This record gives sequence, C-alpha cells and structure tokens, in this order.
Amino acid sequence: MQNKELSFKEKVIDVVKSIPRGKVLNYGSVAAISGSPRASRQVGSILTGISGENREVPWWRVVNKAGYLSIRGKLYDAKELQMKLLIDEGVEVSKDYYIDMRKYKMNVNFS
DNA sequence: TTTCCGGCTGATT
DNA sequence: GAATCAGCCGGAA
Repeated sequence: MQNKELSFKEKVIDVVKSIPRGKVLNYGSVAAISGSPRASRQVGSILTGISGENREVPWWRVVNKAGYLSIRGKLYDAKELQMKLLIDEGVEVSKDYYIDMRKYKMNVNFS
C-alpha cells in the first residue's frame, strides 16, 4: 500500500455510501467527486465489484444520466433487485428500468 | 509498458 | 426522454 490517499475505487465507494435514502446519483457525479469527472465508466466497473458482495454500499442508488439502470453483463440479474430497492425507498422506477431522476437526483455541491 | 474492456457522457438527431 | 457515434479513464492481463 503505497498510496497515502484512498484509491479511486475507495473514493467512489465512499461517495456512494454518502447517498441519502430516496435519492439517486449518476455515475458522472460520483466520478467527479471521486476526482475524475470523465471516469464514469470506472465507477460502474467498481460498483460491479461491490454488488452482491457488499451491502454497506448503496450501489443501487447509482444510475446513468438518462435515469436508466445501466446494469449490463454480470449484474443483469441485479437490475431487478436495483429497481425493487429504489421503489422501496420511494423512487419511481418504470417497468422499463427508467427512473425519474429529474426529481430524485441528489444535489451535488462543489465546495 | 502495451493492449483491451467496461453498470458512461456529451453532442446530435 | 430515447437512439447512435465517438471519446475518456482506470484497472487487469
């Protein structure tokens, strides 16, 4: 462990854990807060590693900008779980896996 | 170090 | 909001 600071992966996890219940955040914002506004894809890749194994991180509150549950590949089955969890928190999710993030997206403030 | 891949984003349409 | 194209970025092999 040579990095004095948290790795990008750790930062992303920390940000996702800070997302309040009933709110959602897009990958771009999480990536930006983590230090790389263009590394949105990495965020998704990292979330893949915590989903199914780590329940302390509300990865289901992270969606893409279009409000779509962008889960693909391995987590394809988790897509239904994500929708269920979001609805349980009060977030409206369409049967087509789309979220009204215009109302549920968390306000990110750049200090 | 180079190469590849991936839960994306922005600009257009 | 939805579909298509091209560009970015970090981690693993």
